[in-house]
Amino acid sequence: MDVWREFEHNEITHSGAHYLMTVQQLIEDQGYARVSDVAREMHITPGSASIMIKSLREKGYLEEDRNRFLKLSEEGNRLAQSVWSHRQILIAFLKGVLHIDAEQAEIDACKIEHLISTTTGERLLLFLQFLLSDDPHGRAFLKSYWDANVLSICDFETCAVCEEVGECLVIRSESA
Amino acid sequence: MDVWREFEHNEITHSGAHYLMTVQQLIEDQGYARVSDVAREMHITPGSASIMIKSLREKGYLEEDRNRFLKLSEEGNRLAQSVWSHRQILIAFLKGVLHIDAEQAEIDACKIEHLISTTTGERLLLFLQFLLSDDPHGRAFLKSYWDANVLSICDFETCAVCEEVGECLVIRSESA
DNA sequence: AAGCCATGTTTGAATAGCCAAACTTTTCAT
DNA sequence: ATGAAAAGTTTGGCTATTCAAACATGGCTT
Repeated sequence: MDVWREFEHNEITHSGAHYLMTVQQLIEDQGYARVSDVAREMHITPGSASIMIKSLREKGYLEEDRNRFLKLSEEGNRLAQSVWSHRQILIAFLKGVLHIDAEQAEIDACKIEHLISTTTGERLLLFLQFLLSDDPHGRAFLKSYWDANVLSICDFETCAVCEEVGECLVIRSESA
Repeated sequence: MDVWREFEHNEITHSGAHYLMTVQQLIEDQGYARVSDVAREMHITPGSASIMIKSLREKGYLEEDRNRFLKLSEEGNRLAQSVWSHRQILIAFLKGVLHIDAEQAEIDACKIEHLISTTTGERLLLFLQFLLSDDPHGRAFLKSYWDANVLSICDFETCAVCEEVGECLVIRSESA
């Protein structure tokens, strides 16, 4: 099996994942999502949105009611949730642990959020959780790591990792 | 700026990176690389290889001598080196720290090796290095993390992280 | 009712990469 | 030096995803 060819064999494409997440976000923000709303939000033409949304409907990720309002199917929801949660975990790790700047962390996370396996997502979450757990080794390690690398000094009450990992946890338990 | 669109704006494509790495590896293994060697090695048709290699030549990543033997340009070498080193670092982290199984770690790493930024690659390396440095916090943390998550017990003399991070270091200093 | 705007779809073109198959060129052995 | 095998290129087709532009609908506004 050629590992390098696995690149294309994903449950969803990068662009597909963003369509789903946009629908989810629009419904959350304004209560509904139509083709044109998605197009506007994503800055693509209505034509492109029309075609991609049709294909996502055919694949069973999206549904449309009599009035052409879109919503995620169960599968679609699961997928969008998973990709979104991968993104949050990755951003938390990149920003909070490696101290990558916010913009770059978001770009990196966005590029790979749909590509990492479920297991990797879960393990990374576990890892971050442990880093902030009551076990003192995590924080002691982080502090000495940051000190050694002169990246920054972290005040553990307000540090970015803590907040963002916390957010992931909320989402995870909500969707469970 | 739409972050999600950044997905396509990379220094090299996934497939392009693998062509370059294959040329590098073939030269290392058998001393030379021709179009048909690359095609055979990557399990693609000679036609596809011919077209992609022409395009990589036009972009300045590959050169061909009078006898059609391929070699990497300076730019090509830098790129291949960078992607390859990202892969090693990612595999080390996924396998060695998160304890993702070897096969999945390689698939995940291969999918994202060309997508993460240089900074992220460097920081991840620093992070792994510190984890194994003389500073006792790193190993103490890893040990308690693995214990807590019942993933495995690590004998620090032979652990995978140590070996693979070590490997990254060798490569880095060689290419410097 | 006439018309216009919002919404949605379709069509034709572009890029990237792959394949199969046809074709050309090089190399090498007899 | 002839003819076959190996190497390389070209062509046409496919998928995915985008754009622009043409086209179709549906409903409000006057």
